[in-house]
Formats: sequence, C-alpha cells, structure tokens
Amino acid sequence: MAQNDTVTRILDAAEVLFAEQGFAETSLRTITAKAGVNLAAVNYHFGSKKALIQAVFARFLGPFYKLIEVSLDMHEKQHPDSVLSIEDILKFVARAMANVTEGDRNRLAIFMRLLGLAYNQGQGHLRKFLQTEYRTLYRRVMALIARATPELQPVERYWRFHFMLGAAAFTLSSMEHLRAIVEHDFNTKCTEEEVVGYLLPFLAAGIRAK
Amino acid sequence: MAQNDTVTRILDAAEVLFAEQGFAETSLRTITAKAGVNLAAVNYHFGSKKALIQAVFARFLGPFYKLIEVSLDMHEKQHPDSVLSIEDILKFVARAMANVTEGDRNRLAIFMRLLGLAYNQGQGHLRKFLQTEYRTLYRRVMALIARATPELQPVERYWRFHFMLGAAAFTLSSMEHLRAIVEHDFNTKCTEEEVVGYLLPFLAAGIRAK
DNA sequence: TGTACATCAGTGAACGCGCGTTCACTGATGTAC
DNA sequence: TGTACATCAGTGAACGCGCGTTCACTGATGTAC
Repeated sequence: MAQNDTVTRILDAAEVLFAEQGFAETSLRTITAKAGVNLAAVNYHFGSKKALIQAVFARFLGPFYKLIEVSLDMHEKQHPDSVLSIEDILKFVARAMANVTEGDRNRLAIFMRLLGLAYNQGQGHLRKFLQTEYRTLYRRVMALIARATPELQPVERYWRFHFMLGAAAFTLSSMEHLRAIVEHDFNTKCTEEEVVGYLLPFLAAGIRAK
Repeated sequence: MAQNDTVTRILDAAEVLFAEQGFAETSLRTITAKAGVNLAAVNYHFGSKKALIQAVFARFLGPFYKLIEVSLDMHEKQHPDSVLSIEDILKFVARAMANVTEGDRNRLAIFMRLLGLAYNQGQGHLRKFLQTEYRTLYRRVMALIARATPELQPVERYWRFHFMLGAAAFTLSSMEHLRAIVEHDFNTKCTEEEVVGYLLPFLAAGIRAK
C-alpha cells in the first residue's frame, strides 16, 4: 500500500466520522478500523489526533481557498471597474464550495458540519488554525461586501456578515437532518442546490435590511 | 448542605463548563471540583452524565417555554383577531429569552451555545429530548409565522425559518468571541442588546425576501 | 420521653474500560561502492 | 553484479491515564410505638 493511499484512507474515514459524531466522540480506533489501516498509522503519518483534525480541514480549505481567489482574480481582470453586488459575491462563494465538494454530494454537508463543530467544539487550536488560514480571504471578501453595501456602518456590516455565516453554517451542517423533516412534513424532496437556492436570497435580503 | 443546594451548584457549574468546552470535553471531575461537591454526587442526584446534560437543558427550556406560551396567550386574549407581524413574533421570542436569562448577562450566550452544541454534538439523545420538549411551541410559532408570511410556499417558509434559527444560534453562541473581534477591529463595545437589535431586522428582512 | 428503625444526602475509594500514544520491530525499496 | 547499509511505510502489543460509574459506608433527620 503506497503512503498516499493510507493517508487518503485515514483522511476519508476521519472526515466522515468527525462530521457524524464530532471530534472528541470519534476515536482513532474507529477511524483506523473504518479506513482499514493500523491504529498506529495515524500517529505515524500525522503525529497526533489534533494534527489529523487539522489535516482534514486543510484538505477542504486549501482547494476552496485557491478556487475562490482564482475566480475573483479572473473576474477582476475581465471587469476591472465593476462593483459586485451581494448576490454576485454569494454566487462566487457558493460556486467555489460546490466545485470543491463536487463528485461527492455529501461533502458539502460534511464541510459545513466540520466548520460548525470547529467553531463550537475544542475551541482552541482549530479556531486559531482557521483564522490564520482564512485571514487573507476573509479580508478580501469583506472588502467586496463593503463596496456592495456602502450604506452600512462598519460595525453593523460586520454583524450582518456573521449572521449570514451563521445561517449558512447552521443550515448546511444540519442539511441532512432538515431535509428528512421536509420529506416527512411536506412529502417533498429538496436537493442541496434547491436549499442553496432558497438560502442566497434570504442572505442577500438580510444584509440589505432596512 | 441542603439537597437543593448541591443540585443547584452542580447545575450552575455544569452549565458554564459545558458552554465553555462542550459536553464530551467536560469531565464530571471538573464539574464537581468547580461546584465544590463530591464526585459521586452527580450520579447520586442525576443518575448519569447524560441525565445531567438533559437537566441543564431542562432548567433553561422549562421557564423559557412557559414564559413565551403565557405571553402569547395573554396577547391573543387581549387582541383576539390581530395578526402578528414577523417583527412582533421575533420580539416575543427575544423578550422571553431575555427574561429567562435575566440577572446573569452571560446566560443568554450560554443558552445559545448549549443549543448549538446540542444540534451538532452527541446527536442522539439531546436532539430527541429537545424535539419532544419543543414540539408544541415549535408548531405554535410556525403557525404564527405562516400567518405573517402568507405569500410564502410552506417549504420555502420552513427553510427560511431554519435560516433564521441558524443565524441566531450561531451568532449568539459565539457572541463572546465575536464581540472581542469587534472591540479589537473597530474599537467599539457591543452589548448583547445591541447585537440582538442588529439581528432582528436582519432576520425579518431575510424571511420576507423577494 | 426514650428507643429502635427508616430514610436519604453525601462521601471516599476503588473499579474496569477505552483512550491517545509509544516503541521495538518487520519488510520492502533505494543507494553507494 | 553483488553486498552492505539507509530509508521509510507499516505493524502488534503494550503503556499510563483519565474517564464515568459503583459500592459500602457515614451521619443527620424524621417517624413509630
């Protein structure tokens, strides 16, 4: 078994189990059993459980980060003086996310669950890790939003941005669960795309309130 | 030490520690040390750690549940035919929450953090517990929202309701952390009331989008 | 009023268990001479 | 081409630790006769 294979199998298993159960609730024994690798392999390849958690995130964030940067770069090159609307900005983010999780429909929900968990659980190392990884992108997106909502005070814009983030993170991370309720209560199935289709107008209207 | 005292001390300590660290990350030894009671007292009074977690929730949910029911009852009695606007409904909920956590400014954040954790962590027993406890209230609030937004399709209304829930839960649960960033980035302090003052218009605009 | 018993909050110490981590080791592959 | 050595992915078993839980016990209070 090539190194690449074992590492990937561990990351795949950990990603799913973390999202299903949380970080503390998932043991290395469960992960390695699901991955079909030796228990000691996690510490051999990653050094610790903490480092494994960060590696699971890095595998999502890296491509997402690059994709959105590249697509923003491209747009700015093609339309140097255009001011993006909130809807445009949200579409850029949504498209990058869809592309990163493409191929496996479940990964979007997993990604958001992990994000939600990271914010609420094990506070320390993960939040710091995310903040340093995200800082440049965060500033860039914030600057775009500021240009799209010149009427807002900075502090109010900051809060509204986090209201959007919260609505998105909470909903997408509980997507599976919420969709089951929809199916039960309304006899309708919702695809991820449809939910995102509902979400974006909500967010755009919210940030433009009043 | 009267029974009441020990039980209360355990609940007080557990409430804070759970919100700070999560459920799995908080040991009974930490809780009982903070509460100044014997380790075995938790299992003596509550039976298990799981039951303690549910008791922590029940102490919040019970009063909150009753308060909002009573205030809605009162309003319907005084204005039998009035149709509440979204803003009115949100104000009812916000006021009940403020009253329940009154006396200790921190408890609102703790309450929301616990809610967020319950949704994301330890999936099983807590989500079920919340759903059975909340069902009647959930249906009543949903019916009010439906009357306030007759133009929405049921499925879209369902989703928008959960977008609101997500924005509120995520933001209020990370309130402490987000307020620290505001203070650092904008040199401004935000009270909980101000944040809720920002939040409600955002939610109302979101659910009325398009 | 006094004695025997029941109840119950609270305790201290121990239990077994599953956890993350460590370590000595194997075996395959690559490299130097 | 052959030999000696280095590297490194992967392994199996064990380590110590902290966890939730259990249990026999104490001591205060209430109750029955």
